[in-house]
Amino acid sequence: MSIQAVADQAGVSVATVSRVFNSPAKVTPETREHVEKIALALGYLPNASARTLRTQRSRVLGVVLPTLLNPVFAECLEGIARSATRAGYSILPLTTDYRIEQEEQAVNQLLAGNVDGMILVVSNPATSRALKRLCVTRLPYVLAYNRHPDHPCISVDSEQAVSELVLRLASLGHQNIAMVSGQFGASDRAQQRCRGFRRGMKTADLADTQILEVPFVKTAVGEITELLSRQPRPSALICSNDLLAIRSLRAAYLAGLRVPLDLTVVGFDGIALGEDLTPILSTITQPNADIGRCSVELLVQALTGGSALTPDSSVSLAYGFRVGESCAAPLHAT
Amino acid sequence: MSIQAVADQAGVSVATVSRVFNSPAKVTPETREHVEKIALALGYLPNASARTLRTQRSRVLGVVLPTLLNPVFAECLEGIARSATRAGYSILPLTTDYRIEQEEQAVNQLLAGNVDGMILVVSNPATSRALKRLCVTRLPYVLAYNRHPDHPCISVDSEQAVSELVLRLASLGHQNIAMVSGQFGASDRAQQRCRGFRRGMKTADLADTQILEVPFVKTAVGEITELLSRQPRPSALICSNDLLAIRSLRAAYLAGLRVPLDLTVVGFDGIALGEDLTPILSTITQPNADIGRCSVELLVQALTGGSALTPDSSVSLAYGFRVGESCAAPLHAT
DNA sequence: CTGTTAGCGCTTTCAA
DNA sequence: TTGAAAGCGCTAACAG
Repeated sequence: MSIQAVADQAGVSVATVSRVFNSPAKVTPETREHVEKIALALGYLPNASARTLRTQRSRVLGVVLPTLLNPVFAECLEGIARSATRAGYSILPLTTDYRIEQEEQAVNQLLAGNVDGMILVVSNPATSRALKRLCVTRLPYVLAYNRHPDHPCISVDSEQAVSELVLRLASLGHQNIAMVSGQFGASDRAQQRCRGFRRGMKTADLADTQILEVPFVKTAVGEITELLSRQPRPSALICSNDLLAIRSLRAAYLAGLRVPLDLTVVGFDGIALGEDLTPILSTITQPNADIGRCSVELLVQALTGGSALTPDSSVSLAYGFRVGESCAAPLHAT
Repeated sequence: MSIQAVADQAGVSVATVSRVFNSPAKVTPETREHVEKIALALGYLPNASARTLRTQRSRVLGVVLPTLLNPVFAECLEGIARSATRAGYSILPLTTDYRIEQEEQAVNQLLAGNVDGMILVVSNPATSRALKRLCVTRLPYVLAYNRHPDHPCISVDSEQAVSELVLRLASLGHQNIAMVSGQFGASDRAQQRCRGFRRGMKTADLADTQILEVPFVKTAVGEITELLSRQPRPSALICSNDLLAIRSLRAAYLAGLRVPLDLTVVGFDGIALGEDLTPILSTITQPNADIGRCSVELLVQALTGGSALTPDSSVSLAYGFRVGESCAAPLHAT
């Protein structure tokens, strides 16, 4: 079903059919209606590849994410998809499994796929080769969750958030707080959250010996259980994401600890599922769908307005704290 | 960066450059290496739209899913993405939020986007207008999770699985078993699982008055809690998906019931996260990533082999039962 | 083995 | 307001 067929059938030129779809105002109402009727009857849909080739814009946004298995990114992608659709764009998502080689491959694939712009969550903006590659192409892009002064980023201030959390826990009476972190190499967020942890501990005048670094993909319940068996054992666990927090809940159970009575567990991300858990997961919440939405809006704005995207375009969104039920004062403090 | 530029730079024709990328064997090794070097230096990537327009195949697979917020579909999509990449295909996923109008819109968008084939999870194959629309185009497609004799489907036998589960619970001593189901209108899976429930109850010679139908998106904890307050209250809850099961766990807690001591809760789907919960979620497991993988393989096979996809191509994958920790004999039976 | 060339479906000047 | 025609980047005959 091509534009030619519609034109023939309607007894007009292809140019007219094209106008009916792209600038209806330039066509007399009668012709327009006539063509529209024929097109509908024929089930005509303009061929996206041809249009892209001709106009040099695809109305497709590339998205690069670590994984969809972490609900944070699934929530974000939903936000992206929703607002992209609203703005008349499609999305082409690729996952990297937190692997750096895959980042580069994904960027290449999107580049070849003629995307108009990209939204990406990279391991580390400072070192990402994929990002470097992308920059030289001058294609508009936005980083989500990442934070770096040289790039346009949509994120929350993780460091500050965790730092505040430490103070909050300290003021509840917690002294021995440990951090369960995702691998630093695979995530600048993990790094920032750890920095926030250290800063908070210093401010609260507590020792911060315990940081447990565990892989993102494997379950790590064993390591966490081990951490909880150390003496003196932590009375609170700050986890660098909600998935790790959920596993920490499990580890606490295996170690025979009651949450939050014997152990406080706090996550980071605010995934929706956390609210349905028992105990409701206490966590630092990020507006995941909004991070997606905001990324799209910024990108689309740059795409249509022609304004280049610079580090100044970065947006720091508000984080929050969900009190939940996995956080309380330590027993000895009561 | 076009093929022309590479050709000029390398001192060959565009045809030769094209051959280097598409059928390297037809080019002398020296020329090939020469061209490859130039292409690399120039950062040349073949333009996908042009290639698609010319060859009439995009190497893109459309995917239509209800939502990514349910980990089942996220897991499936990961499986799809992984095997699509392996087979040299990209994917273009669209979500419908369980809404029928959106299904049709998604199919149209994918059709216009020149996808080579589609994988979809529709609300109900028997009534889906989107599916009807798709069929007339003769584009290869596979349904995932759906089950219907007139279409190629990759799924597990939900009905049988739930029926067996009922017998299993009955043999543990459960007599008052209730079902918490997603909306029938939005999911043929929910319907099948309910049928399995009824069949199992009949076989076990139990009364099956209680089926609670709740929306997929809202949390529904309130309704479930209410169900648990009825007298006589169920001693076991079979939920038509894991998300509902998690909410049922919460409802049990709110109703002051211990799981599995006072109440057995069993889900359906086998999402990975269920294994990290406390109690570990008892559930009927589906091989979600495999469902995705298998869908891609079937589609790609049809795409390359040219063999049409018929209902006979349908695959019924094996389900399993994860014992978990939310399932036990009822108190009175011990 | 390599080059020339037509044309995929569409948009967009330019003329009428 | 409408039509004719060029050309986006690529592949695949076909010719040499």
